Amino acid sequence: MTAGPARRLLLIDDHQILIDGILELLSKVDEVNVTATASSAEQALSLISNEQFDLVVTDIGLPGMRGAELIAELKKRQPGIKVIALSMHEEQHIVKDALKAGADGYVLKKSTHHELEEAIRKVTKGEVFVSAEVTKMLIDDVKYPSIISQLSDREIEIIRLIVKEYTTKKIAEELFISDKTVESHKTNIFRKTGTSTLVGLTKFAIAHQLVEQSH
Amino acid sequence: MTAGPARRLLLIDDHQILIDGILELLSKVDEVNVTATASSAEQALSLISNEQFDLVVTDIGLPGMRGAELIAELKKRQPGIKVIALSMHEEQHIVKDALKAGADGYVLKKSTHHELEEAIRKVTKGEVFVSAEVTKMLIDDVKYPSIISQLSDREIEIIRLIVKEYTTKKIAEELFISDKTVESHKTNIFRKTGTSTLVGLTKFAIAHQLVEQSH
DNA sequence: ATTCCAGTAGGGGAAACCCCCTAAGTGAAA
DNA sequence: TTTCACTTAGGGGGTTTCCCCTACTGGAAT
Repeated sequence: MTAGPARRLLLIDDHQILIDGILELLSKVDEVNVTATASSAEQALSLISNEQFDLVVTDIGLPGMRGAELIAELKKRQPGIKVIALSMHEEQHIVKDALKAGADGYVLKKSTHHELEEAIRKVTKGEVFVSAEVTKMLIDDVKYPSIISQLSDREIEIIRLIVKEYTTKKIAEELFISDKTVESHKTNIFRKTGTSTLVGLTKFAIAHQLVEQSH
Repeated sequence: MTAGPARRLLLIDDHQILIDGILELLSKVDEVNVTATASSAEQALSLISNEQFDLVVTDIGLPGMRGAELIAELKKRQPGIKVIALSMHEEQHIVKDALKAGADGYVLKKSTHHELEEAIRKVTKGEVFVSAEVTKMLIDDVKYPSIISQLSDREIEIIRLIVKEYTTKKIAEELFISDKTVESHKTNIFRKTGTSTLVGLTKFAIAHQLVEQSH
């Protein structure tokens, strides 16, 4: 227990019970001192604008703001700050978005608290830490590139319009291109995604988070 | 603190960090004694087949088995057992499914641990407990019946086939009815759901959990 | 008894979808 | 420099969706 200076930690999660539990667990870790908690992105950003923190442990499934967005915003407001994402999601796109946004660690909620504590120790020392399952997923991602990465920007743009219930004609008008071009794109999209109907494509888009879940 | 006999509690959640935290919190509550934890439905059912418990606190968002199914199975294997659902979901259909399956309590993860403790106290005394937000939602449900309850069984059956990418003709064959009948149903479905395209209907069905999320 | 609704069925037609095929220009990558 | 992916565009055509309309049956509820 080489106690350095206690680190000011901000804990963000919309599940109060989880906050309650983690507070209890981290109270026994002397590397850190949880000085604040927040249950929403807004609250967190407001706190960080008025106070200095060394480390943030944040959920990335908060309602209202995408996790990556929150991380980027936290880093922007306090450039030196370390951020650990604490997430139930181990889907490629979510993890990748978080890391792209600048997360220094990614811990799954299904991990034990020991893993969270290890992440905190490593990240405060300037290292990065991700859960073993996440590492495996990242390797898989290299080995088996996701279908989405094969879609061009234009194709994704068109998928989004399709899922917004635009007809082919409307999409053509929106993008100032020919109906026939849109149809070409749709053909290519169907081929790449392994779908053949708009219903199937809609399910694909939702499953792969190409669109925001309405619900 | 009128300590009755300590109750044997089984805690089920696939997020180990949450289990770690709640264990810590509940260790201070003398009404209960957490004697086991499980991180999956299978593990929980296996435990409950070999051991007696008085109370179960369970997540209802476990992978593999629907929450309502798990609750029903727990009650079936130990009819007198009390079950508290601990969930992040406050959507009508999820709460209603849990209560229908026999849950004695429904606590949101965004509640504080005090609320969970209150639920445990009430439920062990034979009362029921649901979080305030859930109560409000249940009242709303009475005041504003959900769109889904306006759909007939046949209509829901057809929606499921549509989302499985069946064409009108295929649906007619599957159900041994005329294409025109299926079209009539579709017209009524569009009207009731406020949609007008298969894409919109697919989104509706996924958002309202009429179909299993593929992903 | 009568009203209401679910479920059934149909005619007809415009629009959209989905498929086959080809092809040209651009720009990046091998 | 040649290849490849992306984007653009077209001809032509069969299938499906989506819309209008009506209408019967049978059961459940008032």
